[in-house]
Amino acid sequence: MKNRFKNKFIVPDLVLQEREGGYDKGRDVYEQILRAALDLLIDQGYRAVSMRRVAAASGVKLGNLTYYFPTKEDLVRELLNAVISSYEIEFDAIVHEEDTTAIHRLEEICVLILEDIGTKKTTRFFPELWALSNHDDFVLERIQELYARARHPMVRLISEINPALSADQCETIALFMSASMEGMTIFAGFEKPFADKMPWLERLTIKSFIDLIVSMTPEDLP
Amino acid sequence: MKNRFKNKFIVPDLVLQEREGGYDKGRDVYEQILRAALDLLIDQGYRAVSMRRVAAASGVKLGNLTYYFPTKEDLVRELLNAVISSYEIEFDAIVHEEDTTAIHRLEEICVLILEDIGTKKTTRFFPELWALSNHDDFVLERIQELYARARHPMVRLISEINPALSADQCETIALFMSASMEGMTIFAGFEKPFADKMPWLERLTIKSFIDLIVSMTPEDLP
DNA sequence: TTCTATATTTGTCAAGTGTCCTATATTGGT
DNA sequence: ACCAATATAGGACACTTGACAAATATAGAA
Repeated sequence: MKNRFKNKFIVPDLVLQEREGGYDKGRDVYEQILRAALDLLIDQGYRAVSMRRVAAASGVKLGNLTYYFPTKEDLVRELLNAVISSYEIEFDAIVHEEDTTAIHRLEEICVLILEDIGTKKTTRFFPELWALSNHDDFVLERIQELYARARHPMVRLISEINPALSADQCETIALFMSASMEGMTIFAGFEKPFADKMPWLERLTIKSFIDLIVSMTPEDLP
Repeated sequence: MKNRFKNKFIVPDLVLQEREGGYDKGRDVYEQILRAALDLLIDQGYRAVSMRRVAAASGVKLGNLTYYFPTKEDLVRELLNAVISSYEIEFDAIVHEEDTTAIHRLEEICVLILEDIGTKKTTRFFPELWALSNHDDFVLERIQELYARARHPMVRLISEINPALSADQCETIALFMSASMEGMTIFAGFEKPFADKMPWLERLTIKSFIDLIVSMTPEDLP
């Protein structure tokens, strides 16, 4: 419970990979640009992310923006990478907690994910990604890589809770869990019509997941 | 099982509301335009839906397109309405089947939804809607109206399976089920990385849903 | 200070966008 | 065949978009 809030404050919205050369000011402007682009994406959607708007929102001239990001594709790719990386760091941090029972830890992970779904950033950012991933293979692969890393700790805990299950079976269950939770973005995400029902959806989710894992027999899945 | 395929062939992609006046040819062109716009949306995403592209794809001159749809907003609204209506008709058809047990009918509904998620049209169209709904209240209300009608038959069956549950509890469970299934679009939808795992996700889904409904006690939810 | 790598500005380009307007053609009932 | 309602075509407008180029300014190590 404490860890949830700890992560919330530690993990930044953007994680930028270190650049090769360049001055300090250059790196600041670089980050400023990505932050402005993210705000634009969250507040007004992908349609609003144009080179000129990003330039204006970040207080940078258009010509200077194209110096850091020669093409819009560069800008978008770096932005998605930076944002997705922040989630990956969040999930990787979960793996290194070994204090309680497997069931309790799995519950914590689900709570963490579902609480995050209620966030403005997550509610707005991911549907945009899902739409983009339908026509952009880079986005598709990058987002699936994120989900794969999110499932990783789940798979381990599922196997620990029900050791009779094979690795493939655990993977399928984790996939099912991840998909189930992501779907709630549209209904109970930030400012969505059922946002107030999220606490009960969390209880339903956890109860249903735990019941599924413990009652699952190797014959139910290949 | 037979009904699933029956619906697949009967329900058209577009359901247009009847117009007031106009010649026959006008109605044909009207439908042609919406169909071209839908194809564009599905194959290339919302960014590709411009007035000129729709005009070209439907073999209509730009000036004529603005005769039928004076503004792009008109075109998009009519398109979404026409597509969403087709899904509503599909779900309403389910309500009028009273041949087997409640559990079996609920299973059939879930199979129908999950099979539909594997469709190219659904996999491509809905993420686009979800993204749009974040910044367009019309889209948000229209899509939530669709989901409400999709939950309707579920709520009745849930209540029939477990009569101890209150109406609100049944609503929450149906919401949970709908969200869970929608989430699988991103993972196991058309040409998605886990599309081949959909059959097992269906089995997991159904088992988990039925177990949840029958094992749920009124104390688990308010 | 000097000087090179880095950063910033200003301007321009062709292409695409939504919307509007006017003239012309076609439909289908009388 | 007539003719009003409907449909189609073509062009224009103001605006945005991504990309590029050349000139200038700044940083920071030597």
